Amino acid sequence: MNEKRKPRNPIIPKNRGSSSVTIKQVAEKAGVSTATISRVLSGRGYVSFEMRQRVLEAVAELNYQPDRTARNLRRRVSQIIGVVISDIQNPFFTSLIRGIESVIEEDNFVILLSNSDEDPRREKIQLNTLEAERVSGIIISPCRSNSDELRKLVSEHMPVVVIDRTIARLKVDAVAVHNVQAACDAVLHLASLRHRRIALICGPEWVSTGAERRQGFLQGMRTAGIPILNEYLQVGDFRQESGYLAMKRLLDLPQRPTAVLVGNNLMTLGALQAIHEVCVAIPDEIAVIGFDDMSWATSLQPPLTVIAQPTFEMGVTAARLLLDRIENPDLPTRHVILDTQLIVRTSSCPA
Amino acid sequence: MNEKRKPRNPIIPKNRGSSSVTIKQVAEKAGVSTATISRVLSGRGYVSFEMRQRVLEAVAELNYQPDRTARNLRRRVSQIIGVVISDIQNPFFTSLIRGIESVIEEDNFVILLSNSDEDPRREKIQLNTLEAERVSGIIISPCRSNSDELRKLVSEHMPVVVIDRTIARLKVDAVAVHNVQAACDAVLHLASLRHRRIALICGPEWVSTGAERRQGFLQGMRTAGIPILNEYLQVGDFRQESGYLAMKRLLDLPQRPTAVLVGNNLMTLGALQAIHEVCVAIPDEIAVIGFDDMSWATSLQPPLTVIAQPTFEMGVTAARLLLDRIENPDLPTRHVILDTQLIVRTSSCPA
DNA sequence: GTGAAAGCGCTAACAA
DNA sequence: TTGTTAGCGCTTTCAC
Repeated sequence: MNEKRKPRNPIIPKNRGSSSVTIKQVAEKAGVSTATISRVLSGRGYVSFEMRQRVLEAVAELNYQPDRTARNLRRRVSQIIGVVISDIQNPFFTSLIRGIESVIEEDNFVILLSNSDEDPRREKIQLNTLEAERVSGIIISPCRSNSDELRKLVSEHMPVVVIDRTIARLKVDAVAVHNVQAACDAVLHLASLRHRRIALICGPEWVSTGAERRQGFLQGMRTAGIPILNEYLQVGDFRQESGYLAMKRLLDLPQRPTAVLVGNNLMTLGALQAIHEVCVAIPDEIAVIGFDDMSWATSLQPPLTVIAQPTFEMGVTAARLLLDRIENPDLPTRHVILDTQLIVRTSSCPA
Repeated sequence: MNEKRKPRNPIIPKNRGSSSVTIKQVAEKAGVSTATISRVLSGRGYVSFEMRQRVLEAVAELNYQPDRTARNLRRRVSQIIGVVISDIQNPFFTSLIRGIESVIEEDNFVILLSNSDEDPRREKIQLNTLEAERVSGIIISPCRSNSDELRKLVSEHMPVVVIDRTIARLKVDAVAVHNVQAACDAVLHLASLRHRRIALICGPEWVSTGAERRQGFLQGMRTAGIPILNEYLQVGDFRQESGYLAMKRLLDLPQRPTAVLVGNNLMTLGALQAIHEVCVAIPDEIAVIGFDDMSWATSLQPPLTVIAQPTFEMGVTAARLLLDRIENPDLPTRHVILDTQLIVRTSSCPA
């Protein structure tokens, strides 16, 4: 893993020259100063009506588009939002991205996307890069519930919104869902179906959603008066493979659970795979509830009961919080906690 | 749709000042010129060993990281790769992105992501923005098989790689799969299972993959000596909903097909939904083959026969082609066409 | 309300 | 091999 890559020269893109029009050419054409052009296009400062007209004409005629790198340097900030997520392959996160995108594109921002792959080292590097690109803000789903790098950025007044997962003891805008409650409700739903042997496949506890969903599970079990068995508490890493392995362990138990709650979408798929492999019937022999709805949940075998999260809405909210903070850095910190929804389908039925 | 948004002021990020170290401070600390710092960090030009040492020490001590916006302006190009895809929600494309990312991160590039949403107008704007950001190259899955904007960029020597879909009569690096052959093989597979009433749900013909897969379908039918019925040729837009509607139309036919080939993954999910809705049995009453494998294809009801595409590999290849071209703009144009693989699962069986 | 001019932080040509 | 210096294209004081 630690071997050096073949030591080839770093690729540094070639200067392709500037085939494009500059603000100077527009100024010349319109017979005004570059300052006026800038004022017209940025909408700041006073420009008379006729000046504005003349400028806009020249801009249109030359098909001028301001060089964003020059603007970025001068303004000391770019029109870029950095988005750091922990797994781009997970539809949950891509839905967040869509939500984010739908908001920021109205303001002419673009997304610089990084995939931390649940690796704090990568995450740190990516945050540094985003800072060096002078992004105007960052939306991140952090891979640990603690991050010195993030703390540093926030202390340097980088606008940051934490999404899906939270960071302990850090004053930062955040968007999340009621994980504890959601998991608790799911357990109570299972309990109401007379399930007593309920298992959990949850995420790692160093991720807030992992810890919270576990907590909700335990709370639900206590409320339902069901004793908790250690061997029914399995931990995965949010990836499909780990869900598969965890489910295998559960199925190998002398006394199998009759129901299982799975802590995210990909692990649920893995769990289903394991269950199908040994031909255990869902929901007759084992009931399954997963976190996150998916557009194909109804086409699964069988249609899956899920705790749906408002993913798109979460992205939208995070983007709004971020733009607000970019506009007004002194806003008080805001946490938006959204509700989940238990959608009961075939995979959970009376034991 | 065309209504004006509330006319609020554009959000322009505030100059957050520079809490960060500049090259000047490093130069001072190390007692050398800024040019030397630049040379050491970029690896270009000659620097003596001891100089390099001194510089690296100062860099480490001050925790200096070059401002990429300033570098971008001066170099007249950024270390950013623009990626324009047509649907970020589609796992096919996110897998491409992962592949791209895995290659370019080694060279310290980052991804500026845009989602064209199959809309040429959006695509055009996004390409303009990428140009204004002076990205060093673009990987795009174009939403039409023709694009003046792309033509313009290529003629201005912007490194471009077209992925998944192709552009007619444009000399540009490309990565794709053997769509015609793949669709043809799928049809022959169905024919070998004695299916004669085979339907197609394909994408729009203004997208190359839509056209090619349709062509492959027709070719397969001819080869198998099966007459082609117009009502068995349905067109969707690559989204789930359209697959659902197309399948509904097929199921409403007086003479239903006994097999259907679907032109991409999301439409396949829609088709499954429609089939389940009317309780038609797969594969007994209708066999289904979809394009693109998905990690959850085995958990679908029933496990899905698919034409698997090497998605990650496609992303990797595209990124390599792009970096090559960035390094060496005069390379001849290259087209890499990868093979698909028909994975037979339960959803296709003897009629 | 408009223009002149000074940089943003870095790189690269040119000099030494 | 190293330093000096002139910008990259834009925005933003500061004068007028």
